[in-house]
Amino acid sequence: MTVQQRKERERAGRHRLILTTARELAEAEGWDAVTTRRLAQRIEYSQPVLYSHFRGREEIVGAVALEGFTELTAALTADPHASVAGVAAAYVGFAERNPAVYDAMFSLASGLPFADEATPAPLHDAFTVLLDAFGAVAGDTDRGLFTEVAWAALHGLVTLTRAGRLPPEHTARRIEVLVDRLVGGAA
Amino acid sequence: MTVQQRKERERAGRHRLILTTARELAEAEGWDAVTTRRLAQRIEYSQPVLYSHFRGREEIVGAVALEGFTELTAALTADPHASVAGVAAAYVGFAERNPAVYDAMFSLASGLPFADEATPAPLHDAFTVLLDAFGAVAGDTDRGLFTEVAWAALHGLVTLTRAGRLPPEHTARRIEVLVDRLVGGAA
DNA sequence: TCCGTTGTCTAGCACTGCTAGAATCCGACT
DNA sequence: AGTCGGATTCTAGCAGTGCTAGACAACGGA
Repeated sequence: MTVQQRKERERAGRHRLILTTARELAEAEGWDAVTTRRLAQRIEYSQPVLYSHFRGREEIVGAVALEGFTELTAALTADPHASVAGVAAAYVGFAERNPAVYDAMFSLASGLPFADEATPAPLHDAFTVLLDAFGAVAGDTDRGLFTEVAWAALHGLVTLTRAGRLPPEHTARRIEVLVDRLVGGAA
Repeated sequence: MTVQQRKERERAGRHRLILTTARELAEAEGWDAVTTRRLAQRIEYSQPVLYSHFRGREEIVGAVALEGFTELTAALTADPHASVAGVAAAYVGFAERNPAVYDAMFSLASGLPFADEATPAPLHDAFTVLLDAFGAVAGDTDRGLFTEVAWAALHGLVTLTRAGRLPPEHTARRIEVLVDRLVGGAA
């Protein structure tokens, strides 16, 4: 029994190693640099080992993304009585601190189902946190719909800034403007 | 002279052919399907011909994107006295009708410089149209900054919807909510 | 008619994700 | 203790990618 247990433990360790290595590599050099060969080399195994843990590259991205959702939820919940402005700033801050993970979560093909009955819990949890924060100022607008809009607005700021479409200097002011409008428009 | 002129004409025609073919292929099967080999095959030339017109694949994407900005400007200017809601709807409509071109413009690496002195005119023009529309309701907020926020919000809606992160059914209602808040918040 | 330039193509490089099948290792049983 | 069997890992390879060097052909000008 103990033998099998040890093997499973080792296997789980390697699973983690793959994910943390993929994430490090992605944050350091971008997801394009996360090739199966380089990843295999870094964990000091051959390529096929990756495929005994994940169906393929996309599933690795998806696994990193999933971790990201859990961390995002934690980041947004850090201050339990945060204002809308606080949550918005926390959201953008998370994206800035973990750009590659953010890409995995929202921009890259990760194979994760979203608005779907099969949506994994971490995704659902993250949205729930946003719902709690933004739903409070939805006024007579549908809370879910309003949260989606607020989320999309934040996401747009993040992606356009990251893609070099918006100069990063005034990010804080943009968040301010956005939050002002979102909150101020409550009936 | 006429010989050289004819050659230049033919060359320009092929240039256009490459771009329209790339665009068609991208809209039909996504940019991943636009490989240099397939593109070359479709225009009935060999691969290296592409490189006599463009530095590489990325420059082709950039050229399609540039066309997209011109068309986007046209789409947003179609109704010269459009309301903010009208412009917002036109923006999202353009993205929905031309998803691949929209990707080239905002999501993919296109090599186009944005907030930069070297920003091509079509990009600048497109932003100016948005500035005219959204700047009018900026209130005491900086017009440029406010327009950036509004644009980012629309962009977020578009990308999250296209990536399957938001169910597409209520897009119109989301635009409505967004515009309400943006306009309603004016001091 | 021949030459030279111009333009195009064939063939190839180094890389990608992914996989079949060989090789190896190691626990278990006689 | 020695051998077997099954799980595990690796080597080697496929088909595809973007891109390019160098061979080749086509064609206008002398």
